[in-house]
Amino acid sequence: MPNIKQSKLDSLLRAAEVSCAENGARLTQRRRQVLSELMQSSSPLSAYEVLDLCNRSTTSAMPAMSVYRILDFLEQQLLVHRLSTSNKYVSCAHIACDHKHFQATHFLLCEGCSSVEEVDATEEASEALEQMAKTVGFKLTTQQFELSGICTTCQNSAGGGL
Amino acid sequence: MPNIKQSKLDSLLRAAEVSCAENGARLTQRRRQVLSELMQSSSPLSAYEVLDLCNRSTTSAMPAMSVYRILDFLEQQLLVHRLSTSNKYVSCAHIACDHKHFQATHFLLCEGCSSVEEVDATEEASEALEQMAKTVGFKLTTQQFELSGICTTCQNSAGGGL
DNA sequence: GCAATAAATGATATAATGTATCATTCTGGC
DNA sequence: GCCAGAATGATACATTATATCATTTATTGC
Repeated sequence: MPNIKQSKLDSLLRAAEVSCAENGARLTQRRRQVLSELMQSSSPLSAYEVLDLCNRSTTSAMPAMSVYRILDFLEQQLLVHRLSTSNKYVSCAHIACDHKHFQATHFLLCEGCSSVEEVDATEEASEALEQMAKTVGFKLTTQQFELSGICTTCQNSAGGGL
Repeated sequence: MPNIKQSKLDSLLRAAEVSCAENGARLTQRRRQVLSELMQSSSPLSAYEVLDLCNRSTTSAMPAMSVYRILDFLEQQLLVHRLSTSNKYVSCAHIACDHKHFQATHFLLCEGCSSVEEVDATEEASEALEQMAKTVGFKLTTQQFELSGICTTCQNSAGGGL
């Protein structure tokens, strides 16, 4: 299900390549392949799902180890995000634009169609949570939430987008 | 590290037993054993960590399968909570009191000592998050967050309580 | 261009985690 | 005691993740 256009995919990959170069890193063939699969997926993928997709589209089989290594790499480069509740990965929504990850990033997971929406934390939410933690003396260090819900599309197609 | 008194532990287990009985369920020996280990732990435990602890303290070995089943049971009974970011379990902080889980429950995870603080969501936090989701058309269904930070104790012992 | 070095990947083995399935034991009601 | 259902035991296996070393590929200095 290539729910994104080839031209869009190409430009995203080019942007990713540039982004890597700026950090003195390389977007190799394998890394590009993994990233490409994630970009084309409408829902988060586990390491082994990525592996299967990669091995479906090429002749030379990739070992599981490589996928894990590459996902780590891509995460470090902020090209993909890891969802800790499901141990799955999504490509970053801000690869092609000049968006920076200043604020905490949250993920809205649709229970209907498994899609993911990446949003920045709002001032209000961050403050409210910090305040909440403060009442028991906690000082927050990181904030990244994965919120379950129903996306617009699935709300309208009343009954789920599966 | 029995960081809770025997008397306290006993009364918690009694309360848990009553709670089960009210739901027409039984707190069997095995279930009590698993719950007891979680209650005595100062940090969340994985299924296999629970298993090891159980098999250390008794002669008859418990199979892994049982631990998973029992953890599911205890979770259903709201006697333990599952932390989705780490796939670990903690005993509920409100077993002995008459606290109900009306609001969403959040967990504050100390990066210093791995302790967990269970707190109720505040109105402000819930609303702020709902609002945030609303801006992209999402309707939240569940809220349970696991926030990383530093607890009071570790803040004071500047350098970590490990 | 070419050797030396470092980075990336391949390959294999194994650890860790979680589930499926069926047999056995335990429990409460009759 | 007997029966039905709940709970546990036991075994096998699927899935996920990591450790380790060999090999290949790129980069740098010459």
